[in-house]
Amino acid sequence: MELIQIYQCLCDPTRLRILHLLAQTPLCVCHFQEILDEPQVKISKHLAYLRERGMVVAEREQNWMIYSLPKKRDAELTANLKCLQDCVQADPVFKRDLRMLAKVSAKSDAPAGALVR
Amino acid sequence: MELIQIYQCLCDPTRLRILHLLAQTPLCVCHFQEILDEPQVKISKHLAYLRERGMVVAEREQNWMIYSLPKKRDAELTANLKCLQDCVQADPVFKRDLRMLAKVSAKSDAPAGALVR
DNA sequence: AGAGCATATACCCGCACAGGAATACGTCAA
DNA sequence: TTGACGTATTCCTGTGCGGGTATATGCTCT
Repeated sequence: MELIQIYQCLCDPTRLRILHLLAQTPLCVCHFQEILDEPQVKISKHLAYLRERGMVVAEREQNWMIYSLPKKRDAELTANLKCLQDCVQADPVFKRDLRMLAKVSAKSDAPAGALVR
Repeated sequence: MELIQIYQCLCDPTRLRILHLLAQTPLCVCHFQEILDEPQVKISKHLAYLRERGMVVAEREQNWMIYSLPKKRDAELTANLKCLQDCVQADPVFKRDLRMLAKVSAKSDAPAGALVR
């Protein structure tokens, strides 16, 4: 019953914010640090948690690790990510994250693989 | 951020099965015991967990406690319950639960408030 | 080789929760 | 009132996770 794993990934606020951002674009760890305003350890550990459960994939690009949603997603993951997007529309925290993403994206001192639009 | 609470409720297999069943019909604790084949304590504690977080409501009918989904559900809960239903269609455990529900329902030694169709 | 950057891991603590055993509570019937 | 039944709660144990500090790893440039 791997649906459980999906819900386990979704039941932490930081991970929710991470997944919400990844639904927009691939990002590297330092982007998350800046957008979420959380310490590096915290981000990194939540990403490891998500990676171990196949919710995100990571790819190294020089110094940076680019995280993204897996290209091949099974139905459960797809459905739940969509549901998350729907639920989150009005929430100030998530809206703020999107604004911060735009700001970071504008600076564009990013590795080539991240922040693709 | 109460979305989190929803996901926290969904991240246990027993609770998933309970909610899936309640999406069909109100049920009392002894029904869950029989359908899920789990001890009374376990069922009761998971129901308490769900109740504290507003995912289910309980109503006493003589000796029995009838559990059901709240009539008034906010958008997040509705969306996620629907998503759960979709994700669960093919899963053998959940399909088996539905068959057991039908069986229990057929016996119909149930309190009037539960097993309404 | 060394420094500097980006990221990951190890170790620690505290807490919440899953699960079981035993017991308490609420309701009804005799 | 007593007993039976359905359900809830208390107490206990083990485990997993969130968070922080410190340190390790990997890559790049000099």
